[in-house]
Amino acid sequence: MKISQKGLYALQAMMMLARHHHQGAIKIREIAYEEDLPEKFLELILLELKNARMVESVRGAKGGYQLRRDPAEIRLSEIMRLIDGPLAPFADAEQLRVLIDRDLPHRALYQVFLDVRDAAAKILENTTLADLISGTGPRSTKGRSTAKKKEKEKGSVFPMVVGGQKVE
Amino acid sequence: MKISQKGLYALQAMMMLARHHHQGAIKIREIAYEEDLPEKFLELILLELKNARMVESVRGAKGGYQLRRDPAEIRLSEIMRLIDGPLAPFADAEQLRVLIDRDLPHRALYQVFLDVRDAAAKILENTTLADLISGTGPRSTKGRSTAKKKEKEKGSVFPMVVGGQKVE
DNA sequence: ATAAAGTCTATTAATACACTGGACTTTATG
DNA sequence: CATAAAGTCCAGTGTATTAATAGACTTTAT
Repeated sequence: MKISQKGLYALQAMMMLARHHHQGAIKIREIAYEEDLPEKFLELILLELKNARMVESVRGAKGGYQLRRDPAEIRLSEIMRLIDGPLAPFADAEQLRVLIDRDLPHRALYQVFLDVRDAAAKILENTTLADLISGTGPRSTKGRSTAKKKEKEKGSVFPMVVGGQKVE
Repeated sequence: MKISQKGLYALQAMMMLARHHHQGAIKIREIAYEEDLPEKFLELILLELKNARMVESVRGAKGGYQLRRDPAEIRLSEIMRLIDGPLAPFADAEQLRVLIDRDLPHRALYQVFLDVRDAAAKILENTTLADLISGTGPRSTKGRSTAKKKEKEKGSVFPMVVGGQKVE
């Protein structure tokens, strides 16, 4: 799994809409301006989000976009899967078949990839737009089963190390 | 982080060399044949692995490649970072600066990305070539601090679900 | 001397990515 | 009803990356 520019834009747009939830339809232009995204590209992204029924649009003058669900019900995994496809770290599932039909070592490698995917998925499924806008980071997942609805629990991950953080 | 075809080839090649550790130099052609990899492409990959001092080559007739270190000392993270770059799930660290210089919600998103990277890194750092060829999967990491050297502990992750496994 | 091997540089075909343009449709408002 | 403001839809375009391939060169065993 690798987040594309497009995927990042989608997340930013959804965050913006979450911040303006229940304020009526927001114009593409406003989203683009506030998040500093290319307007025409954003248009395509919003169309995809609409087709996936995560947002809805109002056409004509005074039109725009708004969330169809509460920010606490929209998980980052959902947005990322839509725009960037499977969360798995391997490009092509076809190529992976080659691995799993081989010997134990190859299947062990395959299993590692699955573990990585599961680890990423766990985080992204447990983080909603509401978690982001409340600034509390992902919901703590310790000692709890898979959270399903509207839990709050701010496990304050902050203050964050943000300065010269290395990306490795 | 997304593993490329090239990265997968590199892992396969290294697994093959691990399996034939202490059997002298293995010809590119043999690796390519046994793992079913394009020979000329594999050649470039092995050069990179050599420059990174993970393998060494013997030139001339009877030449070939072999590991420079014990399979138990070679972590998957090392190979993957070499070939596919940082394990982080975001494309361009430049773009990320945009996020961290913004407000709390944007930094929260950034932190989620970091968490995903850390989760992936943890798995890939804790799995060595020896783990793969012994067919035991990644080393269990529960209740232990960051493993440094030659730990064995086979936490038998198998039997694996391998058949029609969905990649999501 | 020869053949078998790795080394190095260059090129390429295909694809994906990140947009951009323009015509069309829908709707609020005066 | 006219107009302007907005979303919709389709198509194209430049750039970069990926996954290779080709071929000349060097090194070494026999």
